[in-house]
Amino acid sequence: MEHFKSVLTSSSWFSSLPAHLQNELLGKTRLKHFKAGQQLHAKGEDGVGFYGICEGRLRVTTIGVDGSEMLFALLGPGTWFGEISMFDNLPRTHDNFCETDSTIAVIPKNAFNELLKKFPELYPYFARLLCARVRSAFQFIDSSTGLSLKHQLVKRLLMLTTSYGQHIPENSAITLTLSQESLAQMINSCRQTVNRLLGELQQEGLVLLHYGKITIPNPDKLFHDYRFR
Amino acid sequence: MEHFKSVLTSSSWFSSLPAHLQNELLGKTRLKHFKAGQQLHAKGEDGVGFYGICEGRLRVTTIGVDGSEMLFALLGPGTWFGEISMFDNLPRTHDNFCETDSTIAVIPKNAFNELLKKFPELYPYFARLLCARVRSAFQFIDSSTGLSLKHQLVKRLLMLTTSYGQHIPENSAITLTLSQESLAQMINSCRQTVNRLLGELQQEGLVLLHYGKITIPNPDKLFHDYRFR
DNA sequence: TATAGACTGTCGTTACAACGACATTGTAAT
DNA sequence: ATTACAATGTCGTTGTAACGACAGTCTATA
Repeated sequence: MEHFKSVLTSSSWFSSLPAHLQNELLGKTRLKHFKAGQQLHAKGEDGVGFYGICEGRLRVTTIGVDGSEMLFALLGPGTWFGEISMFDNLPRTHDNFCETDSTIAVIPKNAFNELLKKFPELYPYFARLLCARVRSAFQFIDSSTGLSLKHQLVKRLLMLTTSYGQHIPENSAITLTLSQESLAQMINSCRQTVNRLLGELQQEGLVLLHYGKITIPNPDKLFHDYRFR
Repeated sequence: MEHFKSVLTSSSWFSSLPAHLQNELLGKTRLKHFKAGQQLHAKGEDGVGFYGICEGRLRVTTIGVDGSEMLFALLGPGTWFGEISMFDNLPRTHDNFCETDSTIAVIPKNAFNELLKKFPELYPYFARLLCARVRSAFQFIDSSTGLSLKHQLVKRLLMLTTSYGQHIPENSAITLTLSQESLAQMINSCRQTVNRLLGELQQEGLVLLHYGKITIPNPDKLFHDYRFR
């Protein structure tokens, strides 16, 4: 457990909490292990807890009316999630799968509610977390409507570089580990089109393509060449 | 002011508040009048208050990279909004215009913060409001990706019937006052396509088209024919 | 009641993305 | 090393939506 403390406290949200509240939250966690492919919860289920990722990677998805899986987000170590159902007692909003073997810290719902009662000063922090969810959802909406497919792709790559990927400080290059197929699912496109667009971006010198990986040599350049507000 | 009290307390969120908290909030409001076309605030501005609509109709929009206006929502009387910037102190997420002459109740930011400090029992209610925002944004995302244009249109019409339109109890028919152009902007499509799709829906007996208006004789039937979870 | 402006209905053309098909290449396991 | 599988690269075909154009219709206002 101590082993994962540095991961669980690494996100900007969690680290904004005062030390004593961080410790209260960490004190209520129970570690759970999941195998690759295992489901944490399904859309529509009641929420049983608030989660923090210690290690591994989660796929947050939903199934469209046509039956195809739509990839909503990839969550990595340090990410806390699942608070929505804690606050409104409504069902989970998405399906949630482990892409790799994963270790998850769980604060069960009862313990979570007791913490809120005992430490109401937690509220402003969770309000900010919820605000961050709304804002990122709005960003998502802005990019999924009104943007060309290529812009959507670039925006998505940039989102993934911030929430994901290993940062190499010296030249700030970032390598994302995901297939073109997954990328296509995220922007509701198809593999072939994503392949073509990535090819164009590679021609423009903005990305490098490998097997199952995409590296972005200079995220800033990518950002500026496709100017986003 | 008393005149608008029944409107401002009509939403399911506001009416969930205990009476004394409703009164505290209402007591801090100041009425402001706006002309049709006037802008309440722009995307990127600092938030100056929390709003409730007394009368009129607001267009919540954003401008895509291509310069076209994207219509995010239409807000009617009884709607409270603008809380996000109150809780995270970040800029407004959207542009906001009056479509008609409007009267808005404003709780200035300072007063809002004082209320929160004095009545921390407000937090759970605002947490639920934020959760509702996240959920409706997620719904929006689900419907803008992974659904056929026609399904998107139907879902949008259904969303508008719940948040908008005058309810005629006897047969539960609802008439929406909006142009096909506005509808097109909401699903990021074009007028001509929306016109064709609405024509199809009219053939199916699910909507009736008029000049600047769309009536939905039987929202339940529309809902079930296009089965949404 | 005449007129301007907004909205609707319906063309045809054009652009572009989805899809199926298939060859190639990388990776992991035996 | 061999094999199986997963991911990539690249066709051509097809479906569909955007767009321009234009006629028709409704409504408000003078």
